[in-house]
Amino acid sequence: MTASRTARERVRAELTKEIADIARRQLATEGAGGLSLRAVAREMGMVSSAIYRYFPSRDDLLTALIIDGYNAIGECVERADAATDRGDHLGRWLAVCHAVRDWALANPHEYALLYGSPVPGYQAPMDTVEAAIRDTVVFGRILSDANEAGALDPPGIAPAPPPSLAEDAALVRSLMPGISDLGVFRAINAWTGLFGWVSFELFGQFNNTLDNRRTAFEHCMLNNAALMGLGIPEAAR
Amino acid sequence: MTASRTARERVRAELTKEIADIARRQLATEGAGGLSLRAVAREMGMVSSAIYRYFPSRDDLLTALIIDGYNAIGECVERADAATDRGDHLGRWLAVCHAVRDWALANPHEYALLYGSPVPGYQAPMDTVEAAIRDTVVFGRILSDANEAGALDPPGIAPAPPPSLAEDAALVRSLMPGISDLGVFRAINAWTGLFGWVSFELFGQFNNTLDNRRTAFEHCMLNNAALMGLGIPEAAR
DNA sequence: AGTCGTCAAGAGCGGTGCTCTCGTTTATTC
DNA sequence: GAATAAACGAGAGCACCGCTCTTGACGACT
Repeated sequence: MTASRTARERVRAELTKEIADIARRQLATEGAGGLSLRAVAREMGMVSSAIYRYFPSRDDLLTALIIDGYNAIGECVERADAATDRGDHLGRWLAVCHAVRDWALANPHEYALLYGSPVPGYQAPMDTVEAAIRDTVVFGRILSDANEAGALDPPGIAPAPPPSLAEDAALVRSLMPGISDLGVFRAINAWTGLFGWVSFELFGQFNNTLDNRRTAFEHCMLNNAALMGLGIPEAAR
Repeated sequence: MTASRTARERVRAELTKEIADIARRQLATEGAGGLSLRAVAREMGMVSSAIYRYFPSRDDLLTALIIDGYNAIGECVERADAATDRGDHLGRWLAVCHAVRDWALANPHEYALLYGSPVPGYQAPMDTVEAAIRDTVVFGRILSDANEAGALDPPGIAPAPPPSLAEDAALVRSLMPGISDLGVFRAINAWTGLFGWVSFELFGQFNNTLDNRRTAFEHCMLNNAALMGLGIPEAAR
């Protein structure tokens, strides 16, 4: 019967989820390198080999955690964007920035897993990219919206990209329709700048300098907004 | 005799260096997580416990590698800067950017060790910070030089930083004397942007987008230069 | 010449990922 | 309802890891 089959599959799904949850908790406290299948099994009251019925290897468990992580930060960014007035493009950009940073500070090990050094010997499968770009999609939509509303003023201290970059720009443009080549690369610069900042802060590169980090971060992201041509509030000029 | 004592200490120093070299080679092929004292010992024809005569723990070996790494990239950046005309501030900035990126591409695992996720359970000792800022020192000097030469035009689409950031700016200013608060944060933004870009490229975040990476990188770093007020060559305007 | 510190070697501890086998339970098929 | 097949937990075992402790040999200094 389907009912009984789903009974078995239901407990399987539940156990799979429980393993992932415990693994995520371990990840949060120990980091990616400290993720131990045996420890997970111990906490579940199972024997270590039984875990392999649910995840064929440690890397597969890692992949599951990575996908979950991308979805978590992606959803977080989506919510932050949705909570901001749709016409306030600068506000949406700042909301996204803070969402990324806040999530990273709240889940440092997961952030490190997603945006830090790749786990040695681990090759992220293609399944991850779909989840991986959820936040980037939001970012692109903000820019497209701003562009459509004519709010992307291009006074442009930014230099024009060389023509040889047109192909690359076209590819990225699928995430931000309507944006010019110049705008695309300003966007890439701002996006990498955002994650560069967060990584620096999280990975201890700002060692003892920079106390007032949230304010400094927001200011720098305003800088990046200015570079992209997203309007600056008059008060800050 | 001092001669015989130094003989002993010389072979000790040699062995220490050989251990570090082998470890670095392993690091380059396996990554930080794959660094194994036993494997190093095996390759040296030693027994694993003998390694502990030279490095009290795996973390201490890691620390040595980290310091070496910071010095390597720092020296690389210093050389790139020194090889550029001292008055060509934009050129020096670009040279530094490419030096960082080229070194990172040539030594991905070492870069990951320095600027990627911190090794779990590993706390970088204070000895590292001195070596860690060698590249940043070069960066600060370029900005100071440009400022002194009056080449830091402040047309400034960049917003002014809030006064509450004055203390933080003052701290960072020790690396770039003479730079204004606004300039300091533009610099931080550009610096984190540089490493954000390199990390994105190296850690696989630019998955299948962006083929023409060197050109795109240089263009983005030109963007950052513009943001800092470092002159843009007329040709690119 | 005798003492003392340094060294390589080995055994061993508790941990890891992963594989294989062995009964048992569950679900499907006849 | 019985037989077959699949899924499952438990356990032993392999090769590896970082690290500790002990032992015996060698070299340096008094």
